[in-house]
Amino acid sequence: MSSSPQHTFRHRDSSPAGAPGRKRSQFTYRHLHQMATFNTSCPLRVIAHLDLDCFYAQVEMVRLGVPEDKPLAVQQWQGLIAINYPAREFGIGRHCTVTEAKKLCPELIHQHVATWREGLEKWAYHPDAAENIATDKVSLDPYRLESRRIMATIKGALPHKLQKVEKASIDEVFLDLSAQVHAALLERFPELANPPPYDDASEQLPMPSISALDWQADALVDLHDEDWEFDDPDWDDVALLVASEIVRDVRAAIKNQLRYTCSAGIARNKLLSKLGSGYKKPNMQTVIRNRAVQRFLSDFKFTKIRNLGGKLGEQVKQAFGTESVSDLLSVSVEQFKLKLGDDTGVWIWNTLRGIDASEVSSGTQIKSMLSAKSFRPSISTMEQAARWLRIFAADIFSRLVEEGVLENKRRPRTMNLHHRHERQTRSRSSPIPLGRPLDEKTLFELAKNLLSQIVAENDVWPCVNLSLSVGGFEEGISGNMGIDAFLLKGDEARAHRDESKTSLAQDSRREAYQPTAKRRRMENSGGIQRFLTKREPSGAGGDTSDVMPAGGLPEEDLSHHQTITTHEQTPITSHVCVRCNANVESPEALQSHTDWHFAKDLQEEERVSQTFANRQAAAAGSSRAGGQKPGAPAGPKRPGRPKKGAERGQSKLSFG
DNA sequence: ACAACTCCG
DNA sequence: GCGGAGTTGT
Repeated sequence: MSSSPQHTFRHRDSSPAGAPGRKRSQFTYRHLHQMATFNTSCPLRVIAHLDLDCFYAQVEMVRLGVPEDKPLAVQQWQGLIAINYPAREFGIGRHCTVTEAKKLCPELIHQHVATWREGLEKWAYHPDAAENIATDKVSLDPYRLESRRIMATIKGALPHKLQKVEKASIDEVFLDLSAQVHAALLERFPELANPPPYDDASEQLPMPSISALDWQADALVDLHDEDWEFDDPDWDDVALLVASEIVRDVRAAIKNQLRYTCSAGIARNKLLSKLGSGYKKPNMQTVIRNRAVQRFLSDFKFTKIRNLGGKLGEQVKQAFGTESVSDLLSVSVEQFKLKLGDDTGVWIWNTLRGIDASEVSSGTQIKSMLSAKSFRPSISTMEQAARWLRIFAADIFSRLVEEGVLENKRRPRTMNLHHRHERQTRSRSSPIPLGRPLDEKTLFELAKNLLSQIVAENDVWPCVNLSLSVGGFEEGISGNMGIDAFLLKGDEARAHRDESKTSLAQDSRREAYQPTAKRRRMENSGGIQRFLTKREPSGAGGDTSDVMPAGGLPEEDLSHHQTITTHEQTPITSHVCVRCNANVESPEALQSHTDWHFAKDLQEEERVSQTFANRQAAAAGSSRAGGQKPGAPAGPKRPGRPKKGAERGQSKLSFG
C-alpha cells in the first residue's frame, strides 16, 4: 500500500484516464477523511518537526540577555557542548576546548552549565564551576525547564482538540498537523465538505480550486523533478502549505513569547520532516513536497537518516559499498532482507524511499531518569561515593518533582546503581518501597544500600563512574487520594484539575518499524528485530463537519516556580492572555503577546486572500509583493542565494 | 535483576 | 567525551 503518489506519472496536458471533464485529484474523499483521524497511512498526512537552534546556547543567551549577534558557547568543564551561530563563524566547533575557542574568538562568551555542588540545596550557575570538576555535577535542569515552557507554548499555539504533539528530545518536537489542516481545508474549500459522489469515499476529490500557491519566502519548497514542475498543485501540496503556515505561527509564538528561534521541517512523515528541519539551520523552515521526496532524499548520505547514523548505517555501508541513498534505490528488498534480516531490511527499503508510517505519539511519558558522573580523578572511598549519591538523589528527586510525579499518579518502581571500575561495570537494583511519600532521603538511603552491596562483593576502587537511575514508572494508584497534595509548595496547586485531556490517543500502539540495530557478536542477522508490519488504524468514525476552534487552550500550565537565574526568583504571578489563555510572565510579555495576536489576525485576513491566489490572479502574472508577516520572524533572506535549487521552487510554483 | 548494547546531540 | 535515554538478551 501507500503507493506514493510521486510514483504516478501524470502529464500536464493529458487528462487522467477515465476522467472526462475536469481533472480530478489523485486523492480520494477517504484520504481526506483520514486526516481527521491521524491515520498514519493517510497520503495527505502532514507532520512537522521543530528543532531549537543550538538550544543550550540560546537558553543561556536569553537568560543572560546576550544580544543575538554575539558569539556565545556553553561550556562544560574545559569543553564546549553548544555553540551559537555567530560563534560558529569563527570556526568554533563542538569539540573545541575553551582555550582553543578563545584563540579563535577572544570575545567569545563562554558560559558554564549550572552545577550541583555538595552541601548546596539546589543547582546553580557557579562562576568557578569549571575549576570544580572534582566536586560539582552538571545540571541540565535549566534546559529541561525551558524545554517544558516551549512545549507549553507550542501546545498553547495550537487548537487544543486537534493537536498532536510529541516531545522527541529536550530540543525537538514532532507535530501531527493532519487534523488541524483537515479542518482548515474544509473551512477554506467548502466544496470538500460536500458528500462524495454516490456517497463513495473512494471517489477522487476535485482538484484544488486554485492554481498557484504562495509559498512564503522562508518555507522553502525543495527540489522537484523537472517533469513535475508544471503540474498543478494537488491537495497534498495545499495541505503542506497550510501546515507550513501553522508552523510559521508556532515558531513566531515561540520567538515572541520566549525569545527562542527554531528550525522546522514540514513533510508527509516524521522521517522526512526531521530531515527537513535540519536542511536550513538557523531559524528557517523547509517544506518537502511529496513530489520532491525522491530528489530531496537522494542528495543525502543515508547515514544522515535517523537510526542510520550508527552501527546499522555502518553495516549497510559495508554490505553495499556505498553511503549514498540513490545508489541503494536499485537494491531490492530481498537483498536487504538477506543482509540485514527481514525486519531491518524492509525498514531500510522503505526509509530510502521516504516511506515512514511511524506515529506522532503525544502520550509519551518519561520511562527512566538517570544521574551520573564520570570521575576525573577517580574516587576511592565509600565516603566520597556516598557524597555523590546524595547529589544524585537530590538531582533525581527534583526532577521527579518537576514531572509532577509526587503529586499524583506516576512514580518509579525500581532504582538502579551502576558502578564502573576501570573496565568492569557492575550494577545493582532494588525495588522502591511502595509505602509512603517518596523523598530525597529515601532515594539516598536506597542508593547507599545498593552501593554497599556492590562494594561488599568486589574490589571496586578506584571507581571511575557512578550512575544512579530510577525507572519502571507505574501509574500510582497509591491510595490516600488527595492527601499528598499537601506536599506541594503552594504555587504548585495547579494544572491537574481539568484532566479532560486526550486520554484517548494515549496509548496508541507502539507500531512503526524502527530498526533495532542489534549487532550481536559475529553474525546474527536473523530475526532479532521486532518490527510491526504496519497496520492500518482503520479510519472509522464519521465526522463530517469539523470546526476549527479559534485559538488554543493551554492544556497544561507548566509554569515552574524555579527560575534559572541564580539570584532572584521570578514572582509566580502569571499573566494570562484573554484570547488563548497562554501564560506569560510579565505585563510586558503579555503586551507583546497581545500584539502578536493582533498581527496574526491581520495576517490571517491576508492569507485567505493571498495565499490561495485565484486562477485569474495567477494568470495575470501574479507576483504580488509577498507580505512579510508582522509576527513572523524576519528571516535573513539573502538575495540571489546560489544554494542548491532551493529558490527554484518558488517561481516554478505558479501555474495557469 | 543484571549486563550489555544503541543512538543522539 | 559526556550525559541522557532507550532496548535486548539472559
